[in-house]
Amino acid sequence: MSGRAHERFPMQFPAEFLREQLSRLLEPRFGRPLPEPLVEPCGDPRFGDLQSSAALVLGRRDGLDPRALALELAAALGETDWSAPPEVAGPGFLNFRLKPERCFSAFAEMVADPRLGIEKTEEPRTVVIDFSSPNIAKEMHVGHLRSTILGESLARIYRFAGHRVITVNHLGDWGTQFGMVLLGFKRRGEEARLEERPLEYLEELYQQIQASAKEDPTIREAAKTELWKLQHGDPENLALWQRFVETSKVELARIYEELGVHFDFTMGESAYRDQLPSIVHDLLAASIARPSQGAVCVFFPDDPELHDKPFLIQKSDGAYLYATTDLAALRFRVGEWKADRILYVTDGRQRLHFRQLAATAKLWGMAVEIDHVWFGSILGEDKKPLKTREGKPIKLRELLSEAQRRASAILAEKRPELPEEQKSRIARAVGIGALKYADLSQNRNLDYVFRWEKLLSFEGNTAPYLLNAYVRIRAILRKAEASGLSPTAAPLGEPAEVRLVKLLLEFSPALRRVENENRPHFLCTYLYELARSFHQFYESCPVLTAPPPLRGARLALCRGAAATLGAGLDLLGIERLEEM
RNA sequence: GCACCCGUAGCUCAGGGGAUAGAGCAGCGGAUUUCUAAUCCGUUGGUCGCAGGUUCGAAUCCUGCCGGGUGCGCCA
Repeated sequence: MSGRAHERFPMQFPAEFLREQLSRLLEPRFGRPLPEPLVEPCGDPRFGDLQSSAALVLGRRDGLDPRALALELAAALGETDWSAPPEVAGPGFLNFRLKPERCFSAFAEMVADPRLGIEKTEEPRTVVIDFSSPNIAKEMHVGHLRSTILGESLARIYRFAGHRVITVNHLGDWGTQFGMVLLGFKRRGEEARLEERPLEYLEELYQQIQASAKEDPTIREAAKTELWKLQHGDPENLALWQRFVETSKVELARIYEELGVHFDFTMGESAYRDQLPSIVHDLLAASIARPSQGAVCVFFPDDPELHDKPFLIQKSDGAYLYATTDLAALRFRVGEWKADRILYVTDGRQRLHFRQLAATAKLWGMAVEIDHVWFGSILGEDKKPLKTREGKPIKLRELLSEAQRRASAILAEKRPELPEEQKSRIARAVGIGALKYADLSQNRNLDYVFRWEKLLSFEGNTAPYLLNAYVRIRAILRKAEASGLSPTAAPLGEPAEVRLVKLLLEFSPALRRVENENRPHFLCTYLYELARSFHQFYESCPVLTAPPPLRGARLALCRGAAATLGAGLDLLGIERLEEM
């Protein structure tokens, strides 16, 4: 043994390898901006595994015959470690076929690594992810689902990539609604109900006061007085508010636990209330903000999109706004947490707000990257966003229990022999997993109409489908272990086997795509393909009853598939199951 | 009025310069003495909103139009 630390060579995946080979060939001749992506999976498997259209793009750029260029590249590249000599097809595609043996050896390397051959990033950054952010004193409803689930998944993905992730729940705990709630509670507050279900109760109080204020204007005034007292440090109101916040947090924590969602910090808007004057003061002093029509605004004259859209940070009556609080939170996160990057996971309707926030941060000289990870609204049957006011939005906890109820019903039919306790555990994982996956698997920018059947579907591209594949693999692996069988390296030749191996090698690029665009649905699409490929393998290739050298190799394949599928489910925030 | 998002199979959605546009659900027909059938195999179904343009190549990029949605200084 040498005295040096064990040197690890990063594992290489086929697309990366061919990409390097090609750029080594192309760069000296065509210069730096090479077409992207240089190498991509073949659209049609009949053409091969990977393809490059570099000759087409570069040929056009430099006025060369693309086909001749492709032939030239193919000859220069020839056979490689990973691939047979490339074929030239159509107008100038380069098609690559991977050598199965090379895929198998890479696969063996991948399975042996707990991280499945995926390196941690060489440039770890501190990434703050701001998500969920419900209002205190209001029930969580379906509208909060997307932010909560997307944020949690992104947090897991960035952590896995090797970044320092800080998740934060920026609670709406300091708004004008507290005037109403304080008044309501003082008039007819019921301790027991506040303890029992604070969110539901406080929301009810709010609505009652709101309704009676319509008929009796003095009530609105009374509420304003309560708010004023709260904001000016009245001990009684402050203490009551404190209780509202604390009891609400307890109830929220129950929901987050059920969802398997974790926050490093729960820091509501109230945490920044003392800093708001200084934010306005500092921005004024730096001439970033200026008074306008009695209020204080930041203007962006040099930004073509924002030049006519001022960012209002103080109202003419002296009160502060959402923008002010967000700026204070931003300053805190950059100053105290050393955030390099902040992801805000919210509704698409707030895009202007976050563009303005980012533009202000830039004027302020903050070296932080701000990404608004926005998503579309959940609509009602009438195609209008589900509103809290009129109509009744579906409460999140109702959605969660309905998800489990539906899973239980199926389970009672399929696995009557299981003990109740286990059935309810499985129903929970399946139901909530389905709910999460329904949101995660779709392009987040799209609006969608809320439908129980859609969110709680258990067939096709759904969490139960992935879980089913995972459970099947685990059953095989458990039985193998019980019989003392272990995975071995041996050649595999069935089409279903080869397809599965090649697909397993695409986990890493799939994750990269998720990171590039903050779109977990790319991972879902990949995992669905993987589960499908496994099911096909499962139908056509018996594992435990296969003859010895083959059996070991298939077991290895099962191990790799289980590890990858399992890792993918973890990254989505969906609980794995041994049985279902 | 201006800006942004969306429009793909009956329904829900992938694909966002690349080859003959894919899945699921629904429909139709099959597969179970076999490792979990919440599965698999086969099949029906398309003017990618419309019209131009750019390109060797457009569902994808540009322009215009139609339809739906959202935002645009004192809410969050």
